[in-house]
Amino acid sequence: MDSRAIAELVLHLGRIASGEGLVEGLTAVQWAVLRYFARANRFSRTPSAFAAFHGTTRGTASQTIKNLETQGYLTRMRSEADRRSVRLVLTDKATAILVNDLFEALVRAADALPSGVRGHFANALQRMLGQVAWERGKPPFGTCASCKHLEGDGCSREGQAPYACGFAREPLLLEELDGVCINFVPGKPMTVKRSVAGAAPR
Amino acid sequence: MDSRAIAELVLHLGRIASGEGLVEGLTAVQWAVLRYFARANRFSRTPSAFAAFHGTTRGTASQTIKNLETQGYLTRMRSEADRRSVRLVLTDKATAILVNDLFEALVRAADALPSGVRGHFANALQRMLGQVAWERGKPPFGTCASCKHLEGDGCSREGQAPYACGFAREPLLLEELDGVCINFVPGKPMTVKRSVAGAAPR
DNA sequence: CTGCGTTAGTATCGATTCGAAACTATCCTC
DNA sequence: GAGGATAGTTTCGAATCGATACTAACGCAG
Repeated sequence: MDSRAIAELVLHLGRIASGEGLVEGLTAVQWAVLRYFARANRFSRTPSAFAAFHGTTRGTASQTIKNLETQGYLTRMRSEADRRSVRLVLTDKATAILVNDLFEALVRAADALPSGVRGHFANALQRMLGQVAWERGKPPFGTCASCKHLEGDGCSREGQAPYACGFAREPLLLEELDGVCINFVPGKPMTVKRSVAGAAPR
Repeated sequence: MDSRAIAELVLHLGRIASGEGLVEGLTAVQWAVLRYFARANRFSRTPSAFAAFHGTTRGTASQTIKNLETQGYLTRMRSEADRRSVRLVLTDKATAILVNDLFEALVRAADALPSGVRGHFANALQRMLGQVAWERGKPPFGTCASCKHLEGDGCSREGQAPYACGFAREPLLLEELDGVCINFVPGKPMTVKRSVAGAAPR
């Protein structure tokens, strides 16, 4: 199978699937914002992190977020540790429309894949994402499960959390492990080969 | 693996990979137009077909195409069979920048996949695309290789082409089998022998 | 404590894209 | 030939885009 055809397929599928926006009067980008802040862990719920995730500029991200804020989908809280920074949290209104769910077509399509294929498929996607992001000098945005910064063995000893993040130097709650993180660095199970030159971050 | 995580991965990869636009002063959408007309077969090189492919409206497609035309990347020819219709052809200027190539990062990423995985990966993508497109009532856009309309066994008898399209009721040249088509209907699994290596127009 | 470079976020600019709707021209069917 | 469907264009307002300039807060060196 032609690699170029695969690349075209990825772009095409992503484009067709993200063109759902219409429901609830939100655009595709606005849906992406809501999904991001629903999935991002506490280190990553900032405008800058979303800009990096979405592959856009901080300025554009700021506009879209402000728009959603005035529509009552997001609330902002200044960070206490760093008073330049801002934390964004979904409102009940946002979580309500997220559960009745959007982009369901793509989820159903993924669900319809044979169960034996799904794992390999996700691995291939994550791998391609890692390589593309690396070539552009952008963070690949993964979860703790395969992150190099994850520390701990899952056994909770006294006075110590079962897991911790070696980058943020903070303990991690169990339910935080599934959140998407801007500090993700591909670690253990995946060995991404990066053999190509020409990585020019814009 | 969570189906939702797969869906997010697909969107994320597509977005990050298509954000390359800048080179040559073209936007991501404009690159998509050029790639489309380079890959589309002769039944599909129209504004309407591109609009369907890209998941947008005919109006928007018309604007983008007109823009590229004035920049000298496309030339238009009225169809002789249907005088409402318009055929778009890449200029030498367009093919020149397509060979020095863009979105190469994604192609390289696909190329870096283990060869045993590539086929299954492409199959899963095509499958998801088929399902998503079907749910939205949009054409899935595939190639003859797995299209239900493909007729013929590949053996060229005298006075008859080896393959033909049952939908367009026209014979097909061998090098046309790899073109993307708006009339694609998913049929048999991909089992067409292909010996036309290296004939890619790009 | 004072500079000073860096980072987070916002504001503004023009260009592009978007969906929707109205419109012309052509085709097709009855 | 009439009526309806299709191909394509045009126009409108809204949203996004990248780029740039800007404010405010951080953090480090001295």
